[in-house]
Amino acid sequence: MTRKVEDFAPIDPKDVQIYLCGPTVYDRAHLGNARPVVVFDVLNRLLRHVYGADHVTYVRNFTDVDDKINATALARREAGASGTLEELIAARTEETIAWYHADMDALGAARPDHEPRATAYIGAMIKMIAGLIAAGHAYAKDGHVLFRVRSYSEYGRLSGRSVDDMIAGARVEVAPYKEDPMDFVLWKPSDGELPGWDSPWGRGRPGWHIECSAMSYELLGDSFDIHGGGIDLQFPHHENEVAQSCCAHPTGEFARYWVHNEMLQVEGKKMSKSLGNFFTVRDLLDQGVPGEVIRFVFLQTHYSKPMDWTAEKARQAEATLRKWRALVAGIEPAPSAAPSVIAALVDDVNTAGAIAALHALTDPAELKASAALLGLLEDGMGNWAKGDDVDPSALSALSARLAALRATAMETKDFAPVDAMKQALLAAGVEVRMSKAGVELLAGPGFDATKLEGL
RNA sequence: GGCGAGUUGGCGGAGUGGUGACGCAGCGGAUUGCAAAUCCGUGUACAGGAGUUCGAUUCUCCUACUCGCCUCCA
Repeated sequence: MTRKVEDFAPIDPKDVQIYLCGPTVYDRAHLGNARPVVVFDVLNRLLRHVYGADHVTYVRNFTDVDDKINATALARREAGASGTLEELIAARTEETIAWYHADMDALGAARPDHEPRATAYIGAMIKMIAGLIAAGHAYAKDGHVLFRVRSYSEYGRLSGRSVDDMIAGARVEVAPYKEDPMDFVLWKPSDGELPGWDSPWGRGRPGWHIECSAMSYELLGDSFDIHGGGIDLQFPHHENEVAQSCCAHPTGEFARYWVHNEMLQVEGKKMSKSLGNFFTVRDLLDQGVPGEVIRFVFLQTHYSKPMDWTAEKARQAEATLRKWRALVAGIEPAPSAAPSVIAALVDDVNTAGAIAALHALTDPAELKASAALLGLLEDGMGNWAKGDDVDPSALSALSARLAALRATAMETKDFAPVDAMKQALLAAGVEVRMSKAGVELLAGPGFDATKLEGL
């Protein structure tokens, strides 16, 4: 809350509680959506390392009340899909959640302990809103309920703004039902075409901000340790959460520490559909970029700095991971991570510093144990680096032939046949190593088995 | 207009008030039939200006530039 890096001290070391704002489940997660997930995954691993695996509670919500979901469902119905609107919405959210899980799993991000859905907490939200009205922090008007921003003197503290400055910016929505232009919606009416729930203010649906306040309260209580998300959520989303929660539960502190990650760029530019550089995690995975590589690229940049996704970084990350994977293959991890790596992570989750420390390690067992804190070099994620779609006998047969050719060439001094075969192997993405000891063939990054046919 | 983040060698990036990490690429050498891989060696980088200091890339201020938020957005 101080907008500075602070030493972390949990409320209860036996139960450290962290909450990450999860996705609105209307479509595939884009690359930027994955950044806070990876950041929190490392934070989660670190906290479990420090406080014990059973002493951390990680909550990440699914926002499944949203007009974009409604719009998708409506579009599907108009396209002839059968079922009620509610069923179509449910189908869309279920589908998106399954995608999300698959994509984040591919990045090696452990699932949170709780993944609450907004639709399951409508009652809690209504209760909270009613409490805010009773306390004078909110008011109902024309089927809407609005939070009275001027009733919370601390408003703007989290994001470093003042209400008056923001009014001066004059970009806030003016609506007849608002007492003050800064007031924001807690509840809004739904017409027959939109999902809605009965409430004391009529049939409607919650505003976006209230869900995290209600769910974190139900699952973690009125005070918890760390809350996070993208920096773009800092205002207004998180500022509003703070206001709601602190006014609804005056004895609590809501979140005591905040972790906001900076935005993601692609090749130096903001990722946007209009620039044509917009892509999802699944797009990258489908292109053959391993999840572990994506993760490594993310962790090379500190979470508080803008991160630039480039093809060159992905290439370098892949090369580094291949090297390390070869180093730790078949090695049992050391009992604990290297102190240098832990020290980096403990310093404001300095993942880039941790990777730097990883480069300095010489003991493979220690490298493996240390990388695990970052979710790297883990056994379940390494299949991409093995080239396991290669038939080893095919390569060994080829290497025997190449060795024979070479032996002949040594005699005749005519190396043309050897070079021809070598070129063909290189073209197929095979790494060719010839030394006095013999010939060794390895499937390289761009290995293509079909090109081996005819050799 | 308001608020904020950033600017380190060809690229990525760590870190520090005082002997200039590390990775990739490059270059030189060893090795090799040639390569690859490997090994050895190699680079007077800290946006600009002013200030504090014995000394600043590291602290303070100013300027420039880049980026983001203020509206759905991670």
